[in-house]
Amino acid sequence: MIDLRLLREDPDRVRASQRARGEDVALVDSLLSADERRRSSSVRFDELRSEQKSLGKLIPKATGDEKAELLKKAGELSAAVKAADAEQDEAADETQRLLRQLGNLVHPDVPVGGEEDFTVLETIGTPRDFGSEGFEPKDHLELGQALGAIDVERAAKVSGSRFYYLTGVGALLELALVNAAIAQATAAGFVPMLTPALVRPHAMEGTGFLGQAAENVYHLEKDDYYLVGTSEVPLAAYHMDEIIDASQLPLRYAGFSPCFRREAGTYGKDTRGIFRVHQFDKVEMFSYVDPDDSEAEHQRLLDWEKQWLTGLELPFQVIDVATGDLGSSASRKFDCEAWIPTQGKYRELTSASNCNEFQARRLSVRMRDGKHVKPLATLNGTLCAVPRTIVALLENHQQADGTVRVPEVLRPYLGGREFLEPVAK
RNA sequence: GGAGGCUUCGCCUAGUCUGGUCUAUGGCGCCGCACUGCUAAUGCGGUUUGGGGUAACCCCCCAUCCCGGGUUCAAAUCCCGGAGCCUCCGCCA
Repeated sequence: MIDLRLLREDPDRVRASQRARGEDVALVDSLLSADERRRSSSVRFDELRSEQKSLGKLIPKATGDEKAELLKKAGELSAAVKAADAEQDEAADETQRLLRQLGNLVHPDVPVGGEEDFTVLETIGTPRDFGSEGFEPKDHLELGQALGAIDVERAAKVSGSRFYYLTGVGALLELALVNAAIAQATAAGFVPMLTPALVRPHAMEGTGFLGQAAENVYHLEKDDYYLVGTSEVPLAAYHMDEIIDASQLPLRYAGFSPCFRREAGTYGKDTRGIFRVHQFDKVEMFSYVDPDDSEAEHQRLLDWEKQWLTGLELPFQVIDVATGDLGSSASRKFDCEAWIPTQGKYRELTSASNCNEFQARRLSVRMRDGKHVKPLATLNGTLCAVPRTIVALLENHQQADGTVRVPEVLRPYLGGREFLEPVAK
């Protein structure tokens, strides 16, 4: 959530941000009045409570008529305190409820608009010209099936659409990607983490996934657990309710976990193969930093993503995601989109978000800076979302003979093999 | 799944039976000051977090003894519900 003080001092800035996101602007005014109500009721409660306390000190010492008199007074006061307390609680709850509905303030440089209104910041590598190489590229599913790497038919039988088995060399490829990604992250100083995939409501809510994104989250009703859509959730909640000394920052974690997404509202979209699936594994980078350092850290996360994709020898572009596509927690988001030859376009492979203090406030993760305690900033960035990376690798590195070239960075993790070979049926 | 124990201001801990003197005890750690002509020892003071008052500091008020309700004039303390940790039993790896 955003800073209430900032909202009081500069409500127009918050309104502008809401407008850019395409969210309800009237919420800001409801919030301001709820906050005012909270402050005045809190003052009244404090006064009454103070009076009640001093009265409470006299009662045990008093006797007889004097005591009876005091008890009568205390009884009346008690009722007033209870009423004031209830009013204070109600106003505070209402303020919190409204405040949590508000998305993060958007960074001023973010392009305003919907999904299509992103800005391309940079293009790295060049898409291959299959025409001049004299063959038509096959899509990842056809390649994956020929390699004995992907089985979606049997997955559909067992689990339904948008599921897959990685088989044989496909399974090895995932393990190689994960190991290479963890190795890169560890070399960069990230602490590797295997995280829970089921979390309690508070962790999910605090990370900001129960807002507009709620329809894409799996919920286990019987036990009130949520399945995480990314290890960002358990990594953000890892330090919840903690105060971290400034000298400990930045804290960087590389989480590896399964990710679950309902993919509601995507019927008919990316239905072929494993580009958009209900369950996949992902290596995610997560940073806790001083808010003053968040923009620099955002750039660093992006640089690590670029390093990763460059190592995989994939052509890609970096985009500055538009306001309407940010998600409620991010103030700014950079996506790396890899070229997918059979689609003839760039598609999202990684995503780096700067949430600044938004998640930290909701989860109560703070830093101690000298005498002051303040919320810190959290950032997250994909290093390797496995299935999409496999899609990009297979399609971009395919050869005319049906083999797929393994980029050098992965070879140590694949027993040194340079090519993936089709298997006999 | 069943039974029991525990949770106190960074860590440990007293207090809970018997409600008010708890403005929560003591130790450790940490910070400051003093002293000893060095880092040590000792002494004194300070050391939760949040909200509010204040331009801000000092300071003052309110809340905060795992969380949420309840009883009461009054709750760390009594009652109910929940969470977490631990022990034992059962069950399944």
